[in-house]
Amino acid sequence: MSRHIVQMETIGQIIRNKRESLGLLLRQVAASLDIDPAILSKIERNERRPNKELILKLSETLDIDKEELLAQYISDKIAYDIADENCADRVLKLAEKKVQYLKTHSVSN
Amino acid sequence: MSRHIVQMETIGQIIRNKRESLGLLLRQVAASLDIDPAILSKIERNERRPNKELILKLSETLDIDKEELLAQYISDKIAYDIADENCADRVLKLAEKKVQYLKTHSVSN
DNA sequence: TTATATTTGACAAATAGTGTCAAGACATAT
DNA sequence: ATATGTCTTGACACTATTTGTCAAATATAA
Repeated sequence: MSRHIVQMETIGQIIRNKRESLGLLLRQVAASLDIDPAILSKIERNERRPNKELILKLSETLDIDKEELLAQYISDKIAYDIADENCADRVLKLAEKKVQYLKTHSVSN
Repeated sequence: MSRHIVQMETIGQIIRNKRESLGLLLRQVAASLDIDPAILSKIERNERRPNKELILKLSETLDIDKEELLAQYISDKIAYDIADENCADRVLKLAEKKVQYLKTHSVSN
């Protein structure tokens, strides 16, 4: 079984690449997001994790597909949670089942 | 495609079932875990989430398979993270890739 | 140099997690 | 009824983590 991992683009890289391709400065994007440029700088270098609200704003400001960026964001968090576990596969299988369960048994309160 | 979801046992239920099947009181188990019985009560009713250290202690005290309980614990956290997302499947696929990536590119600092 | 952009670190503020405790609820026995 | 034992509930404090602010340091370009 051959494994092809070319490169794993981090969420910070995705954001920085898009910002630079649009020719925008940190302070310009930061102003649009209503945050300090220092925070955005750290996010782009993966020194700080963006929260969900920021992800949504970023997808709008930088015209990145919202679902794409959200998926990156959440999977990042998950990978971080289970990175040091030796039962990651099992955990993900279980999580899948639980998500299915929560979907079909969605509580509406 | 038929789907069979009998019942999804929560981590709290697992713990309470095991404790009761052993005929132990909250205060007995709590003493062994070195926590207040109130905390254990809340954990068993899924009102409070146990941390990893407690999971390990619980698996010993109640003789529950450590890997099993850990997997339940982490998958709970993950399911909670992505429960309200409509791209849960995509996220889990991505997370799987990232975990693989982190495993094969483990940083040692 | 000067000007602009980014990075870095120290710190404060806000939020979330955790532990402690006592009163309330509930069942059972006397 | 009271007494006893177990469990539950909520208020509160303490700690840790996350998030935000700011200014100094660094880098880059003209």
